[in-house]
Amino acid sequence: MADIKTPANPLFLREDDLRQGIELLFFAYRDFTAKADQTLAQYGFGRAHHRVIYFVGRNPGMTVSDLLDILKITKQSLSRVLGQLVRQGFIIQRPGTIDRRQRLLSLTELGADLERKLTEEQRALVARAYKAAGAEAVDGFRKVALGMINDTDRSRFRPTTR
Amino acid sequence: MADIKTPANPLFLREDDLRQGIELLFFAYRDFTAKADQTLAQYGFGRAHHRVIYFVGRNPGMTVSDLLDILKITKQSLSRVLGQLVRQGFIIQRPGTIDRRQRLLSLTELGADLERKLTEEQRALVARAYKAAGAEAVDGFRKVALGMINDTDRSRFRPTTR
DNA sequence: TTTTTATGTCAGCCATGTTGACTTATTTTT
DNA sequence: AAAAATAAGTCAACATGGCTGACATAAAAA
Repeated sequence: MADIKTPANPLFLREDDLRQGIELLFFAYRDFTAKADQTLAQYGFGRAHHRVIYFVGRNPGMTVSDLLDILKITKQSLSRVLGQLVRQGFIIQRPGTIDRRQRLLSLTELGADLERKLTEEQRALVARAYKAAGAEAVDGFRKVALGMINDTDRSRFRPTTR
Repeated sequence: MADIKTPANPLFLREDDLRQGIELLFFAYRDFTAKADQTLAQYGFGRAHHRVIYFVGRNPGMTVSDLLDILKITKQSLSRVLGQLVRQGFIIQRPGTIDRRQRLLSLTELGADLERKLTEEQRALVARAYKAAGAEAVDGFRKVALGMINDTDRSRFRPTTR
């Protein structure tokens, strides 16, 4: 009685619920990026710069190819923002030691400062939402979000076991 | 023993967890939009067109101002894509009956067809993620996502009570 | 030695955001 | 009735950040 199998089309998969899911993503992402965008504008940077700074900060010593795989944009598009960040001293490139064709990317002090500033804002937003929702809801959020991510990138995240 | 209050800084608010939350949003949104973008390209449309088609489909008879409030872009930006959609017969405008300055927006048959096609893809993605995560996780996802949305737009969603 | 790979560059195109100035029709306020 | 405010639209110019295509260089791999 307690363990009735969920039917093929359970209640939470009604059209309206799925639409709501779509809208939640739209509004959440819109507001999630809004604040950082303002900060970036003060530096003359855009969202693309933020992504680069973020992921390089998260994976110091990563290669340009690594970054391209994550961002899923062309190297020409990346080159534009990456070049600016390097020239303005937010990111340094050094040749790979094993493979000297590679350019290993990391943040400078300046870059790390900006990264902290930007990420701090977003962390605060996530923290507020997490706190308000509670630990259990956070687990649910993780599961659902992971399910929307393609298999390759899903494996970037540590297994759901906490 | 079972009802220990969560401390001021519970485990799921550790820096790494918050970063993970940030990344989940980034990857989920990236993959969430990828498929529809491909379909749109076949029509010579972009993501901006999709948003307009989506929200007009969702709120038939909405005004231009309503749409601007949701999208949070300028009327000049909206005008570009809205104009194309109207001229190409995806959306019709009719003057408001109470306030004749308003232009009430709705989808034509053609627009509704495209809306269904686009939304169907995203609904399938959300459905897959929801199904894999389970009803409880979906509730958690909703709570967290709602917490990231500003107060005004949060009230667009029906109360969390199911 | 040849081929492939990692990275970078130049040039140009497109979509979509912005600001600012101005118009028209209609409603609201005075 | 006149004046002000509002809903919508328009023109022009500019910035960001995607894209394609072609080509270059250095280093690694075959």
